[in-house]
Amino acid sequence: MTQTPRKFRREPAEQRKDALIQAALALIAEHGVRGATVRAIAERANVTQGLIRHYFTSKEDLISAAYAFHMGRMTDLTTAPDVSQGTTARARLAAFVTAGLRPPVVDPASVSLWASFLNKVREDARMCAIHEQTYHDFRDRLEGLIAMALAEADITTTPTHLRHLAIACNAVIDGLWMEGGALPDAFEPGELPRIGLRSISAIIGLDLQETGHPS
Amino acid sequence: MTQTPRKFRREPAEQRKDALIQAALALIAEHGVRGATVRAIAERANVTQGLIRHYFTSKEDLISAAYAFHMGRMTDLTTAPDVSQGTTARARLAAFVTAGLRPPVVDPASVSLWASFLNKVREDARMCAIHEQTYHDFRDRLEGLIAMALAEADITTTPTHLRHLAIACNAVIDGLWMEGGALPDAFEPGELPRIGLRSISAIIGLDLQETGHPS
DNA sequence: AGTCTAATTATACGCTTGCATAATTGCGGA
DNA sequence: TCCGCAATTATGCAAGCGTATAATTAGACT
Repeated sequence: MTQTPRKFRREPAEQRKDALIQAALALIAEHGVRGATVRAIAERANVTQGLIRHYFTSKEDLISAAYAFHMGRMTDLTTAPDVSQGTTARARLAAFVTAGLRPPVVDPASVSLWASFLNKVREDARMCAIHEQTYHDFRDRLEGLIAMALAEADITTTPTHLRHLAIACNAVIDGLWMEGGALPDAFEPGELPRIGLRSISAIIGLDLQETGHPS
Repeated sequence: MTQTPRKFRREPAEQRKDALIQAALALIAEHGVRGATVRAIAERANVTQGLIRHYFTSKEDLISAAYAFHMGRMTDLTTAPDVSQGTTARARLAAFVTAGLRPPVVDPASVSLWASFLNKVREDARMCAIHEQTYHDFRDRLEGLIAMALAEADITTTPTHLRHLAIACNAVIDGLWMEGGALPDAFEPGELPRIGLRSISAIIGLDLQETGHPS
């Protein structure tokens, strides 16, 4: 047995950065920000801790990057069906709601990540900016979909009322997302999207449900 | 100048414990769990750090006590109007919703506290028990109020449908509570309860709004 | 093959953390 | 008044933290 003359391979920068980000996200999701120490992240990514400072100017920098990555992924996951499944606005709104209320968006790790980051958001300016942008993107997109769906059905509203509808629908999605992630065993598969679609249908006064499977 | 022969007063145990809990909650709300160090808590409560271990067997013990205290306070704040304002079930449901969507329940510190604790809940068995109990208490109470309000209006439902209504209404309250706490400047006073009442009215098919002020 | 350089590891430092233990001191009862 | 004891402070310690810097080494180029 020799001692440990650790072998290693050189990897492209983006790949290493990504591996470090993934490791950080996994640890934060599992044990909160407290569990994501430099040493733990490095071990999880199969590197030594010095490498983190080689790719990121500080640990906070890595955390910010991880936050941006996670938020971007969440947005992509819920908005992707929107464009692909684009027939009527009503169908796209339904797809948007459904995508946000089922795995992989609804997931204990996602909720845990969100909660872990919430505190940091209030202290770090960069993270605050990421937060606000992601949040308003999401809600604006939702408001746009609602507006188009209502227009499609010849229902007229005022801008204020439309804003309130978007806030309410956003709250339904957020609340169900949270409950589903925090108590994963409390709901059957497909139950959350069904409840969400029915509730949002009631709120905006436009049925989103007859898109296939019975309620 | 003498050095610092620190003077102190002896206080009843419950008072000291409470002061430590309040200090811990304030620090967690401001800077997350990471900011609530033994030394910071002690300083905030105007004692020295050793006293914490005199009243609590460990720091985790103090954090658990703080969590229990906070959750109990939140539940009290939302359920108090329920019993006091008890005329019709419909009015009590409206009061319940309104109380949960305005200060002091809607508050940045509350949301921050909730998020900070969420991670710990998954690791600590005691905190997990507190969490589940509080959550189900809240939702069961909501479900009961909805059931009574619907019965009062001679609307019949199935148990499954009733459960879904409770989940959806709970989601609306949770989601609005979160948004209001995370972006306190994004809503005018009274806007959140109004949106909540209107949305929940639509979901359960029973108007809760004509309780006074115009919409 | 040899060399050069950036990727990676290795080591160490200063600081903070939670916890333990010893030293004080306020305060009620005799 | 003083004595006893619990409440409170004071001090110290080992472990873990983020960061800085020096020492290696993989891998492309000639």
